Amino acid sequence: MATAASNPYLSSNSILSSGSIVHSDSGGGGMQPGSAAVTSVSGGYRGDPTVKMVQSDFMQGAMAASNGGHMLSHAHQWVTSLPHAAAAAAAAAVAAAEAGSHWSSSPVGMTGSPQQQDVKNNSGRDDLHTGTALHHRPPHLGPHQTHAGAWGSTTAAHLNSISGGQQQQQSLIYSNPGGFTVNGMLSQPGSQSLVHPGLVRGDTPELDHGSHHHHHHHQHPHHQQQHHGGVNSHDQHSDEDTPTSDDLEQFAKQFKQRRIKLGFTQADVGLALGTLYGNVFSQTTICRFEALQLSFKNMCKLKPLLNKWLEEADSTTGSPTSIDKIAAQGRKRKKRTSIEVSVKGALESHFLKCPKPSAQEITSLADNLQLEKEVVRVWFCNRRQKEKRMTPPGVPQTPEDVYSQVGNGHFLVDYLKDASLTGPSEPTDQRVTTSSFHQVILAH
DNA sequence: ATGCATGAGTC
DNA sequence: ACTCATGCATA
Repeated sequence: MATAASNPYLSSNSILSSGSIVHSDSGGGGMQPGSAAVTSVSGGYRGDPTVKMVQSDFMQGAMAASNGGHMLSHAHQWVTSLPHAAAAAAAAAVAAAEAGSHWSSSPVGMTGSPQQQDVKNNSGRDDLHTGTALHHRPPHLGPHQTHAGAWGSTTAAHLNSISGGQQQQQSLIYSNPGGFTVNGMLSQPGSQSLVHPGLVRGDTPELDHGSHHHHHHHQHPHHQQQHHGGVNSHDQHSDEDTPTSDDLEQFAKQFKQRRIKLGFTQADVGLALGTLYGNVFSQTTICRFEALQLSFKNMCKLKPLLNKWLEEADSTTGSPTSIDKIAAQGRKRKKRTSIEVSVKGALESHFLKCPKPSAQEITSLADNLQLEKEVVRVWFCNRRQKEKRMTPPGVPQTPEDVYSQVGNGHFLVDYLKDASLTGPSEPTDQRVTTSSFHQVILAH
């Protein structure tokens, strides 16, 4: 851990203008006025017993510890905790049907390789961490909190109309098999019924089982897979194939509505999924699902799970919920860095010009902005990912307005792709299923 | 609701 | 080194 060795910034004097906003930094006691970004301490825990220091990751590039002479707050910014084994490994790989992800299909994105990795699944990593306790939340019914979601409520309706208005309502929701109820949550206090902890089905694509939702229009977005010869061997299973963007939009909307009606929070759902299937999800993920801020593929993967939860949830309305999650564990996580607004602006500018900067570029950029190279690299990765989500940042502007499906014109800037290496570009996917609206916001 | 971060899997 | 799925920590 002696990270102090090389650091880009803190280079002696000159610190640029002040770090204005940065705040936070919980533990620090004082942030150093010199860096453009601040990191906030606080340890997180994550699962992973092994003691492999993850730091190596960061070290490799040029991580700079930061404050040069004072504060050592960052002597080692990762809180190390003890590794505990947590148990329960659920691999859960619900392989969603393979769907090419294309939603927003970023125009530029693929510089020459449309390669979208296949769906094979999801990492078989077992997560289970953070359960932290919460539970015992009496289902208070009654809609509370109506946030101003991008899609609040009206939006979808409009979208439907243009995208082909069709049935929306519960059709795609579940179909209750009528079997027994395996409450994932809602287990009565005391007895937690975890589904088989060991249930590690490598995949089990069809979680939906015999649903008979009739979703008529089905045009699965072609997946332009690529490499691997004979890939899809198990793509369409039963009737549950890949939903359309509209299906997802509607499902998400309804899901949220039901969830709220039932009085559950996003966190509750995430936790419940854990007891139901062995896969725990965070509030973040549920939130993103509802807001359609996940990739198409990811949305497809999660839909069956949430659908199932929904069945469970409303079949058991009224029961007490209490779930216990397995222990949390300790791990080390880098402190979150807050990037100054001005710096963010600079990064945005660069992103517009070149979404995929080379390592070299990243390095120099980092140097100029006085950020760690890693931070810059990660920023670009996240920025790119953001670009690929289903819902673009700009909320539906005027509801009653044009949604004119811009064909597929995501008028996201079509800057000159990247210059780096890219030969003749290939068909950068392209495909927007009907209702995807886009709006560029970032430009700036 | 989101920004920055971690890691497994790819290429 | 990048993409993707996820999530802690925050605002």
